[in-house]
Amino acid sequence: MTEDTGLPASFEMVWGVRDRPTKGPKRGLSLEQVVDAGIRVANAEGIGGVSMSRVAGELGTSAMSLYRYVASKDELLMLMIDGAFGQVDKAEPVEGTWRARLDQWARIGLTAFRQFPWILRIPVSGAPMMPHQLRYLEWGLRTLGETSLQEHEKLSVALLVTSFTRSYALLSGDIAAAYQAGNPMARVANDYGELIKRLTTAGEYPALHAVVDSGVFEGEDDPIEAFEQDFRFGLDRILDGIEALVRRRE
Amino acid sequence: MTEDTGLPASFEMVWGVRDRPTKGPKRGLSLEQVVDAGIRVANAEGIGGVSMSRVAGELGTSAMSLYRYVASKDELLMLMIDGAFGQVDKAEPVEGTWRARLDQWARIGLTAFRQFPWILRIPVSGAPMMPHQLRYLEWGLRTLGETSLQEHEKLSVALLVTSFTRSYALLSGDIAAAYQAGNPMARVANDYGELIKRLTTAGEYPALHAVVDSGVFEGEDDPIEAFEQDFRFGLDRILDGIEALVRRRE
DNA sequence: CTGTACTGCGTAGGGCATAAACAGTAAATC
DNA sequence: GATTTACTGTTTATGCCCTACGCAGTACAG
Repeated sequence: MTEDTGLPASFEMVWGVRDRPTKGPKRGLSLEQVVDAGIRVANAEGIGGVSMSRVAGELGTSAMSLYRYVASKDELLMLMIDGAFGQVDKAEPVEGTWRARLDQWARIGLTAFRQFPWILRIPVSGAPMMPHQLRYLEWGLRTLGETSLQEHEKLSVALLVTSFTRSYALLSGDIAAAYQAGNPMARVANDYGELIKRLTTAGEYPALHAVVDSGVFEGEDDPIEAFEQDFRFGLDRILDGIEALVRRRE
Repeated sequence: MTEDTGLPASFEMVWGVRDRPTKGPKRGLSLEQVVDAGIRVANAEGIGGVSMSRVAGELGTSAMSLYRYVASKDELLMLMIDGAFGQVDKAEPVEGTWRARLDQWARIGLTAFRQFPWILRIPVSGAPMMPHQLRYLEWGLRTLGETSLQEHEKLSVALLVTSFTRSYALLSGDIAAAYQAGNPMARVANDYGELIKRLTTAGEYPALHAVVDSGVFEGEDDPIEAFEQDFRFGLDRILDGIEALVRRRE
């Protein structure tokens, strides 16, 4: 019997703390089944498709049954995030310089957010507190083990890199989704430069026009490809900045 | 009469393209009034409080009336974002090095997202396409005018910095909200280190334990203050990385 | 003066999360 | 073995939400 953690019951269940109640009828489902069903729905239909009754339908029960496993929909969403992380953090490589490993950490994060884009739609309500999420953080921190950064700096670096990854994954996911959905605004993205020049004047928006004139927006068949390059660019800048700090600390 | 932009009617209205229809009864409201009402509601009650009927109530009309000004709620949200940006981008300073100006651009962005935190809750559905948003981007691009970065690099830098700003603003807003709402998970944040040590072992999460043992999480009365420092730290790394690139391009 | 294109708005349909109440079940306790 | 107790799934109901549809009124074009 562990001391009180102050966490919701379902979270303690995931951690393995808290014994299953012994009285009453046996449960027809497990918490894991419920969470997995939620993940399945989110993967298939996006976070907007995740309703209690939809998830219950996936399991062949009624919406209210789920409330025997989870106190609220928000709680279910948190559990789904951790469940998704659990399907990611399998293989942690240990070779290479800290920079190569941190780079890989970021790229695997991007892959994960691409695989489970709905994660980015769920508001973060605090510091990570679930096993798989913490394992992912642990991995990130460990890449910095060989550096002489201070502990709080390591944490800040991990936050910086995940924030960056989240942002780009979110943007790329949003645009890809709008693109696929045939959203008129995404359709326009191909002629983005043209649109800008039609709506604005070089007098009011000179720097923007300079960018457009350079032809960046021309021939962008695949917006995803363009994002890949921007991700590379941004990550390289960030790693350069971190490297400068690491050097200074040596 | 401008050529077709492919944009929704309300967007063309904002750009000033598109003459108001001349037939039929006069409109009781203006698009701007509707958007402002939406912003007022979002400021007061968050994005969750923005329902069509709530916004209509703010204006003394019925929910369905709004659909004469806006084709869907999503469209209204987009217009609200631009309206909020319009209340921000007033004063663009021109002095200082590119680095000082880019730094200030980022910090003003942070302030803006703190002032209108609901913006971050609205999915981005494509590249910016509204006047005030573009003006903010223009400002960011202009800070790099004196550098010898290539045009596409300037764009990538602007994307990097805004992404960073968005991420931190989102995280800090989420946590502050959970904190104020008395969310148990945020309450726990004070004892975060303690909680980690209770749930995990140093064997499985060594790097994490090292961070906790360093005492980073102790005495954190104000989580917002901690975020301020992390923002400073991250922005400095990013600017260092950009500076390295600028030097290389000279 | 009629046609037409617009105006606001009432109604209704199909969602959603979840509170409350209820009947059934199995272990704990007497 | 009987009773108590704690848990189970489920039904019903409440109160939100967005928006499709249709209607009656209005002002300009011809």
